[in-house]
Amino acid sequence: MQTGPQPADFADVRATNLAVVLRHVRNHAPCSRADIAAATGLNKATVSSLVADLIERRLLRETGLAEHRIGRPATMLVLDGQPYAAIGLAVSADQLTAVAVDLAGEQLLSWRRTFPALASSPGKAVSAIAALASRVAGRVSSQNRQVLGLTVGVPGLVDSDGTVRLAPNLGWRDVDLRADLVHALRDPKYDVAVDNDANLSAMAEHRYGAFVGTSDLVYLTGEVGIGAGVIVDGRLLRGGRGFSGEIGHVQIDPSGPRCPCGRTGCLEAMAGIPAIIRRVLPDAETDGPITDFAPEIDEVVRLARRGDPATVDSLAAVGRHLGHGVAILTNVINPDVVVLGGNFVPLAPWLLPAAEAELAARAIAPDAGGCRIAASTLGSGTAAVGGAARALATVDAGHLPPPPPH
Amino acid sequence: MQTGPQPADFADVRATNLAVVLRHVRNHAPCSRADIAAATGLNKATVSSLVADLIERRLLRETGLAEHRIGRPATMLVLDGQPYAAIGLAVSADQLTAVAVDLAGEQLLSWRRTFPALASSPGKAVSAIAALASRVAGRVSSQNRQVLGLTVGVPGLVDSDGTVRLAPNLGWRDVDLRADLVHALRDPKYDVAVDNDANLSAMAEHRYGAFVGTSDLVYLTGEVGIGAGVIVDGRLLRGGRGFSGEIGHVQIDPSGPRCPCGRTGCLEAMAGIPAIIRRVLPDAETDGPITDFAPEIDEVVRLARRGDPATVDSLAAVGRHLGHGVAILTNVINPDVVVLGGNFVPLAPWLLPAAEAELAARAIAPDAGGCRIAASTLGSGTAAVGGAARALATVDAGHLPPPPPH
DNA sequence: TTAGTTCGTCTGCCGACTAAACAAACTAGA
DNA sequence: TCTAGTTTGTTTAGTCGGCAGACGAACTAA
Repeated sequence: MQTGPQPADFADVRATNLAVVLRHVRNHAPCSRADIAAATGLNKATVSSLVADLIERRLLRETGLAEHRIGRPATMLVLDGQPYAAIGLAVSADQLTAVAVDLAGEQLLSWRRTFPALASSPGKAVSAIAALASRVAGRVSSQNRQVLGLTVGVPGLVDSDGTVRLAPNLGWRDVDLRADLVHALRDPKYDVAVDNDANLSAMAEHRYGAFVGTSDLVYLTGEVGIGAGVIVDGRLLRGGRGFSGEIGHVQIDPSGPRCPCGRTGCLEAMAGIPAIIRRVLPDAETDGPITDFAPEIDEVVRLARRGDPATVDSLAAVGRHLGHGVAILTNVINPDVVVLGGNFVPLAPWLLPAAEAELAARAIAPDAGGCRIAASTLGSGTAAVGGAARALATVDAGHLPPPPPH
Repeated sequence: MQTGPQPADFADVRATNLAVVLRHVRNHAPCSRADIAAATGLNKATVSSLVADLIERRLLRETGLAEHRIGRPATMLVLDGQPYAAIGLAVSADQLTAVAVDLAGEQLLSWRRTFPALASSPGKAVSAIAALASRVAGRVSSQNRQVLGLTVGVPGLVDSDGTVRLAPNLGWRDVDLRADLVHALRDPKYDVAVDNDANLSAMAEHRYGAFVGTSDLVYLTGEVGIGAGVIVDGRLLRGGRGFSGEIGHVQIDPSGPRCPCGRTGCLEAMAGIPAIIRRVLPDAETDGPITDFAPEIDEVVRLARRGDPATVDSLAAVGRHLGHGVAILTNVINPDVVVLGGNFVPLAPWLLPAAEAELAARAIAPDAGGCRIAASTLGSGTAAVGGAARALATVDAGHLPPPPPH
């Protein structure tokens, strides 16, 4: 059955235009009503009405300052970050990260707690996640902010219902995380969602990263595995069942090493963080349930900085494999930029040249289809920030919080 | 810059709802105004107004027949195919195919003419294409039909301006086909577009194929090369510059044969039609500018039907390579179905089992992410039909032809 | 014939955008 | 200081299009 756009009515027009104004203020703050009218093509009167509505909903506020050019001074508008916040929470093999972000993009808090996923059952994990989410929600509420939504990022396959079908690095299979969380949080008023961590990181990059607004963007996670979050035409690519972006287990080399997934030569097995560490630091322990690679990555960076030839060569080789993976994405999806995240970021200076060369050689489109490779600039917690961004994006898309009952 | 939805006004509401009604009639013809109101949620009065508008524009008509259940009989509505038609034209290495399709999906004509692309300059090609398009448009006009649009499908990289950046099998590079055609056709009133043939075939499959309306669908061409047309969430995936779907030159096996593109082990070199023929019929001539493989494919089918072991094995091997390619698509995009087209269709009975097994083994998502592989049922000329579908899809999306001037 | 049902239109209403006029608030220059 | 010019944002009147409900039309069933 074809699922075209649903019938529209006035409420849709209003919601669309409210969202247009809201986005314009986000992108051009501070700006005046007249600016908005000129830029969007909406009538001045309409803009006034929309702005009044948004101020009543406490999404915008007047700065009080005015711009004094010739003519009547303009009263400037900015996003009002105060009354709302969205919560993002990322699950990894060794820790939980929670952030709260306000509407203006201000990060209100960032909490971490260790969480040995493999050592605890999914049930306990749900409790831990719910407890952390609940504490964050409490803190946010105590600041008189309304929680707009909670999104949990998980490194694994998440279907469209919010069930984690498979998360090898957490030891999970068929965990209905969304429903369990809703239950544990006792049917919170805010919206709860679960998504793949790469998808959320891509949203964070799309909303807050160095390539804000690039409409075709891929984020590659560099944690235990390699996952891709794909944004196409400004929207997240999910595929039929929500299992898109699993580039980590695409075969790069049939004669490559065995991957824990059972296949051989997966991108993850060739260019994943454990593979890098094994290659550069043969003595390091990487087979067990080790999940925090920071010390080893620091050591690799140290060696590379010192110019250690074996290390530099190894990183170049890994960069070539990554470039191979990016070339597959480029040939199939043709993104404008592929952002390397996680532990790839500190290694980027040594990975990128080789990756770019490999991409150029393997991409069929001229000029690599215009695709660049870059390291993320968002720092750690990208997936959690992306979780918050997901809820905020629904506001941008027109799902505004209701106006106060007056 | 973020390019969210544009400001909406009444015209958009009207256009959206007109399109909703039009699509409903397409999918549920014949149906009554009351059916439409019940199914779409639109008010009965609104539906009456919309239907009147569509009848005036001659997009719908009343059948005259009525359905006699209890109560007042319903006057049934159907699409009015008569007044409009869209033209699709596909360029391949050896011929031009042109079709005209009316709004109801009726194929009005299908013309072929030989066209030795490699033996003629792009300029001559433009003339030949324009001449054919012009003749088709003339025929359509002589039936008192208005031409809604012309779309030309080209086996190669086409950017968003309609410039063919690279089409190796035609010997083209940087041919501004759209502009040249508009010029050669002397600024026709209808809309002219150029697109990749795989993209157009995917649109045809999405609109007329066995998986109508499947919102995540990939079409794989089986001509000289292998290209993918990708539909995600009901929309064509184009990527940043329009160069998506080039799965043919993704490397499947580093130790594979050399590909004319200069790389080695490309999917195209392993599982393309010339590779199949070379493998099964070592004596056949496939290196020259041979472009019509029908006789050889017939021979391969004959051998396979007879159960010739070498042939069956070869086809299974090719099927595995195709399954490998489909697995890449599945892991990255997660489509619901991958449709094999072109010369793959007659070979499908021998290709599919191996391809499906390989897909199941390589896909990371459980149950291969729900992805099936199937042979196209649309027959030859799929790309041309898709070209017509593109113009018709713009009508479905709300770009209706203007009402008669009264 | 009557009751009941369904279809499609008609009427009145309301919400949302537009255009144009206008008041407010400022700068620039005489 | 005063006036002309400019820009902002609100007000007013108008149009458009969807909605709810009433209503006549056309039919079946008993």
